[in-house]
Amino acid sequence: MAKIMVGKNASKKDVIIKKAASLFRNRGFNAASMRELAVSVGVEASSLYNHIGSKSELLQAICFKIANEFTIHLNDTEKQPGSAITKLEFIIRFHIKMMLNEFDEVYIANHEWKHLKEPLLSNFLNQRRSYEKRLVAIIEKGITKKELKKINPYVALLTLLSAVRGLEFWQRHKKNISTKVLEDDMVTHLLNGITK
Amino acid sequence: MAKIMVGKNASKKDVIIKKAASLFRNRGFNAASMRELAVSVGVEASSLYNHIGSKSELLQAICFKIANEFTIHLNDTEKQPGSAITKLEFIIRFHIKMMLNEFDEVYIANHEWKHLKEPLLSNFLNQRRSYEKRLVAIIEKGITKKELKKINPYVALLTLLSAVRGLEFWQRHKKNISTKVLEDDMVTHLLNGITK
DNA sequence: TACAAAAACTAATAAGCGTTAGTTTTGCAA
DNA sequence: TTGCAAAACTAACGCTTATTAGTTTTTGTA
Repeated sequence: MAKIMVGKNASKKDVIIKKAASLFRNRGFNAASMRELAVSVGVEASSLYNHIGSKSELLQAICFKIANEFTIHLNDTEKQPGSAITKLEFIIRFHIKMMLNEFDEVYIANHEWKHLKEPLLSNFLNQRRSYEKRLVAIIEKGITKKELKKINPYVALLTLLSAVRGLEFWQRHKKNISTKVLEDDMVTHLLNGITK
Repeated sequence: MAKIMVGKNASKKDVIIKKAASLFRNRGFNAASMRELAVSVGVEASSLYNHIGSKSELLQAICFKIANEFTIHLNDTEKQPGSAITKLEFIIRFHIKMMLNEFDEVYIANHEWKHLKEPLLSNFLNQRRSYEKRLVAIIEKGITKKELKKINPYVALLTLLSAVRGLEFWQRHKKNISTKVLEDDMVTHLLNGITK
C-alpha cells in the first residue's frame, strides 16, 4: 500500500504527471506503459486511475501546459515596447530557459504531441501555428524597419526555433559550460552569426 | 496474393524499408504496426517476414544507412582543403540536402534511434558522438585561426545542427520558397546572423 | 511441361497493453 | 472509537502486438 509521496503544493495528480513526463521523454509515449509509470510512482498500475482519467489525459496535460506558458510569454512580449531585435532576444532567452527548466515537458510538447487524440490534436496544432505566425510578424516588422537583414522570415523563424529546440542535446553535452555562456553565445550566434 | 511492386534496382526488402521509413516517421516506431506496414506494402503482415528478419531490423537499416552517409561526407570534407567556414558551409548544405531528399530516413535517425536495441544502440550513439567531435574540431580550428568568433564551439555545434534539423518543419512551411533560397538564407543566418 | 524455390496465404501463439471491477486498507473527522 | 471517503490492492477483461508454423500459390528455369 505504498502511498504516493507528495511534496507541498503538489497534488498526487501533479506527481503522476511529473513522473509521466520523465517517462514519456525517456521511452516515448507509446513505448511507455502505465505499469512502468506505476513503478516509477511507487504504486500499482490500477491505482493510478484513482487520480487520472487515462494515459492520453497525461499527454494532454503536459502538452497544453507548455503551449500555454509559451503563449502567455508571447502576449507579454508583444505588449512591451522595443525593437524587433529586443523582442526576439527576449523570446529566445525564454525558450532557452524553458528548455533548461522544464526539459521533459517541453521535449514532449515538441515531439510526442502527435499522439494526442482528436480534437485536441487539431487544437494543439492550431495553437502552435498561431504562435509561429506571431513570431513571423515580429521578424517581418524587423525587416521592414531595416533592423534585420532581408531574409525570408519563415526561414529565420525556422532557424531560430530549431536552434533553441536543439538544447535537448544539452543533457548530453553538459561540458562545464554555464547556462549563462550558453544563453549568451546562442543569442549572439543566432542574431549576429559566428563569422568575424 | 498481391505481389510486392518493385521498381528497377530495388529489392523487395528495399521497398519494405522505404515504406517503413514513411510509416515510422508518421506514426512513430512503436505506434507503427507490422500490420499497417503490410497494408502500405500491399501484402499480409506475415509475408513481410519472407524478406526481413524483424521490425527492429528495419529501424536498424534506416538509422545506420543515414549515419553512414553523414560519416562518408564528413570524411570527404576533412580531406578537402579550405577554411573552416568553407567546410562548415559544405557540411550545412549537405545536411540541408539530406533533410530535403531523404526526409523520412533522416527524421528517424534523428528521433527514433532510441528504440534501437543493444548493442546497436550504443554503436549508433558512438558513431554520432564521433561525428560531433569531428565537427567541433573544425569549429575550434576556425576559432584558433580567427576565422570565427570566440564562442563556445559546443554551443556553435549545437546551434548549427539543430537549426538544420529544424528543416523537419519544412514540410509544414512550404510556402513557395525555393530550396535554393532556403539553403542560402539558412547558411547566411547561421554564419553571419540576421542583424544588419 | 515439370520441378524447385520464392513468396504469398491462413491461422495461431504468447506476451503486453490500457483499463475496469470488486475488495481491502488507510487516514481523517465526528 | 466509529464511520466514511480516498486510495490502495488483486484479478481479470478484451484487444493489439510481433512473430511463427504450416500450407498454398506464384514464378522462373531446365
